Amino acid sequence: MMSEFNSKIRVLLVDDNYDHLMGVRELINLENDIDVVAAATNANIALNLIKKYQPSIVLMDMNMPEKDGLTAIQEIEKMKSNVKVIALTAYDDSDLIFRAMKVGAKGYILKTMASSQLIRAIREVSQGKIYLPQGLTTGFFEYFQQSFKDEAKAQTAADSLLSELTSREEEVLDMLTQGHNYKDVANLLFISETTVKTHVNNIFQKLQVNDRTQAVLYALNNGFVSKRKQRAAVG
Amino acid sequence: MMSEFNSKIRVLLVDDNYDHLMGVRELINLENDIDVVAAATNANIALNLIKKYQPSIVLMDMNMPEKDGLTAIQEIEKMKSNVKVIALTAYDDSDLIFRAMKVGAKGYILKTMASSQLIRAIREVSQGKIYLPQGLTTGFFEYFQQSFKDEAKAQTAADSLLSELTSREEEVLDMLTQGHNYKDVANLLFISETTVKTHVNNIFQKLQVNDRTQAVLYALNNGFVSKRKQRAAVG
DNA sequence: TTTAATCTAATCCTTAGGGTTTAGATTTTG
DNA sequence: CAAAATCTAAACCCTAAGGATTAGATTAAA
Repeated sequence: MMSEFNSKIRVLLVDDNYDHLMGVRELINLENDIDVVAAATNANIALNLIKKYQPSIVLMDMNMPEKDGLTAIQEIEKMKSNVKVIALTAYDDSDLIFRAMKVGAKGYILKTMASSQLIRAIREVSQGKIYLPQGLTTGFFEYFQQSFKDEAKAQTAADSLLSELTSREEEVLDMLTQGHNYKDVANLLFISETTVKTHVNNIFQKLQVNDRTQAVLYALNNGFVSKRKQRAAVG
Repeated sequence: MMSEFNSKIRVLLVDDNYDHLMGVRELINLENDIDVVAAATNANIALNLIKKYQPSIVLMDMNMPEKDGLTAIQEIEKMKSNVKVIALTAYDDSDLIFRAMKVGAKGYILKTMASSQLIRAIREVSQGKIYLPQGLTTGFFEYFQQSFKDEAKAQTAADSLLSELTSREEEVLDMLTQGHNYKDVANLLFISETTVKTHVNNIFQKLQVNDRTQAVLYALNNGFVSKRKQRAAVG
């Protein structure tokens, strides 16, 4: 797979199960382009070993007592080494996969999968690719898309109220969502403060809220910001 | 691939380029398990054809004048048919891929890819899977992870100020981010209104803001909400 | 061309919100 | 145990914010 003259892929294993740790070690060492340079049975040790051995790949078990894999990945990402983490679990949990990828995992595989999958994942990830087995990819995307559906729904439903605002009222609300008080808004829009108040009161009526904070919250929770950013992106 | 006795995969093509439309049509019709049941050169026509022909797959060009592919996908998803959309573009744009998947595309391929990829995508997506070619998957995830990095950064940076809040102050701020006024907060926390004011003033000092709205905005923009939800999820 | 909507603004009023100080009771921490 | 932090709450002040009405000027729609 890789010339002997090139450096081998350096792997660090993290798993609280010692037997599994040793099993994977044996398995990987069968490959002549991959080396297991260290192993840890908990996340804190792993963090230190990463500094010491500078592996290119970390195989991280997600299900561990004390510090869980997810937190560990986050901390690894923070330490700005260019080590790439592949997450490992026993079961297929879309939410966990989603969160692992979110915090920066470069791959995700199940312990139940064939060892060839693991080896392949290590090789691909070490080349800078992302590796997710077919089945997990689908699970991930279902979760991914679901997490945006609520957002989209909120926007559509809320349009009924936000769409009642006039363009001037939108401008005023926009200012409010930036934390400006009435005097500021008046100055920024070159109108009097009483006019601002009139607009704001109309906004309250239309959005069915009682105060500035509620209006801002309504705007933020119902896609008003994205609307604004959309305009900004266009212009 | 599929028994003749089963119904064929019904595909609708959408592309403003007529030549490309016909090319793909010929290509797909070579497969005996897939049928092109209709074709449209713009998104609006496509929406009507979906209702009429009820395809199982839509091949949607992203780059079209008038109504673009992204908007079209959103509208298709809204109409609650169980048609699955595969997005098509000429170039590899991670942002576009991300947004297409976000609004519900079940697959994404480039026009420059081998036809076998397209056929494979159609078959897999029609089976309920998500199909992204290897290279695009990596691009997607890079974009995906990047989009969360800013969020994470904001949280860490802001922790310096939010972390100065006492637990009671956090509770009060929490109430404020739900749109409650001081009287409400007092009732909800079983303390006097003046106590609430004291807490709020301390919050203002610590967050370096001037009013309630700004405090709420600060909280929302700096990961305070997720912190709250985190606790809720644990308990 | 009227009618309706929008943007502007004033006046008047009331209260909620914001600022400061002081202080007792409780809890945490060195 | 003593010191520090936290939670509680009062009294005081003052202005910004919220509510209502009225109305002129401009603009869009019937």
